[in-house]
Amino acid sequence: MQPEYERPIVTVDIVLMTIVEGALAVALLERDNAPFQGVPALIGGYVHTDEDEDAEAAVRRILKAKAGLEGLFFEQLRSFAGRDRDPRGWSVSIAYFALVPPSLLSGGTGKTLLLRPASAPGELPFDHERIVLAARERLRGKGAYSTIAACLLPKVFTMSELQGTYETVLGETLDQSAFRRKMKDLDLLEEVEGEKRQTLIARRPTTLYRLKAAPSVFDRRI
Amino acid sequence: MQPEYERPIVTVDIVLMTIVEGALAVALLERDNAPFQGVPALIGGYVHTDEDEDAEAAVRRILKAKAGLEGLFFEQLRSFAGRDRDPRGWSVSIAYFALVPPSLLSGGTGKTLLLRPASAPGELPFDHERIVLAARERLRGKGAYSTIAACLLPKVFTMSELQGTYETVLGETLDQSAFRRKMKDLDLLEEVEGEKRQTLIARRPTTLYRLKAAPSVFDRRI
DNA sequence: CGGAACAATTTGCAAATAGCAATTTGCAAA
DNA sequence: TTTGCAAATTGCTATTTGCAAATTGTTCCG
Repeated sequence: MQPEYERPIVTVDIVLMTIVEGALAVALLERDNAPFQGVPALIGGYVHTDEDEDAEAAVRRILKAKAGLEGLFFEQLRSFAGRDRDPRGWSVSIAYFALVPPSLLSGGTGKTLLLRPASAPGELPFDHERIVLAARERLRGKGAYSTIAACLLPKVFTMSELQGTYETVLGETLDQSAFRRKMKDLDLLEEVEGEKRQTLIARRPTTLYRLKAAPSVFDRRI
Repeated sequence: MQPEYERPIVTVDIVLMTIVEGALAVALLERDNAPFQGVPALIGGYVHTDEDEDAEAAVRRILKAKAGLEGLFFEQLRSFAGRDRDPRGWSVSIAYFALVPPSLLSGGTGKTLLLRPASAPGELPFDHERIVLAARERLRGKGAYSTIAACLLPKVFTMSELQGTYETVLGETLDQSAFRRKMKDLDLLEEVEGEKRQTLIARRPTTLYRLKAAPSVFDRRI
């Protein structure tokens, strides 16, 4: 028989990212409780073993309850676990990162999320700065090989918007013709008929696109 | 004040992989305790909050104690967390994958590890089959963009051995000249002078290489 | 009604890569 | 010497990128 060890605290923390003024931003929330009560931190909370079927369920519950958001793209980042990351004791944070289009945040549904530049979120409690860093690296690394960047846009978007999103995710500018060629070759997008974007000034009308399928990875670089 | 929720069980599980007869193999160990006592399962165990500084420390302790192995390459895979994966209750498994060269296993240091084909490890307890699957995908995905494949070889190896390892990791054959060119371009290897490999039959002597640095990622495909 | 403005899209190559196949090289057994 | 064999290199073609210049589709202006 195993001796019993003290069970760690288990929380879920979400690096919710969006784009603000052409740059990645993280959403923070002031903490309701001690420790660090009132301090902006990642959106997160205890796993509720009685109501959460699994960690993803906890993420959905927390995003809904604390940020008023549903249906977002999210995926597990990794876990951060150790004795010293939380003053309450040995703890595990199962970290997720989630993406939300700015348009969804501007709608009044959300709570008062603080948006901070992802590259400089300020001083954060626990090891949240490290978690944000890991999320940025993940997004950057995955950006070039998947369509997750599109999760930062509304369902329908223009090719330029998509390219711009990839550029802010990757942190580098991309060649326009190469980008379009590749997108065409990969055959991940489909044109959306009908509704054209209203333009203030006269210019050639944009064709609108949407992802053919849920976010997916491919093996050549964008 | 938060209500207290029952704390989940937290374990660490390690998908220890090696190469056997040109194919990836997972190392399993018969479980010492209930549940599933005596059944082969991933190498793992409870996090010991009193002695483990963090999850990596638990991994090192467990690899040492249960498999007699030290100094291996390992990295976190992801966590598997939920109510139904373990009959003891809501649980979190922080899963790691580790690589070991076959040469280290043949040495008598290790305990009696069962080596099963990674692609068909047989029926495993808990959600260990899923964890193995995730590890295979991770290794495969990362194989083409990093030098981790070299962790399945001794410190010094030939170009052919390295290519062979990449091939079993990636599950595809690679062009020899392209492989060597790329390896040369990436400048990750350095030649090892002196000791040439003994050959049974006469053939051109191989130059031996070793990694210049710890396993690292690069951004173009092998 | 013929520009003018301007982003959206295409085209056209040159440069860099990747994929294949054939050739050359070094060593020791026969 | 000759021969066998894998190591290592070359050559060449087919793709993929990277850049820059050229078209297009619209509406506003004069």
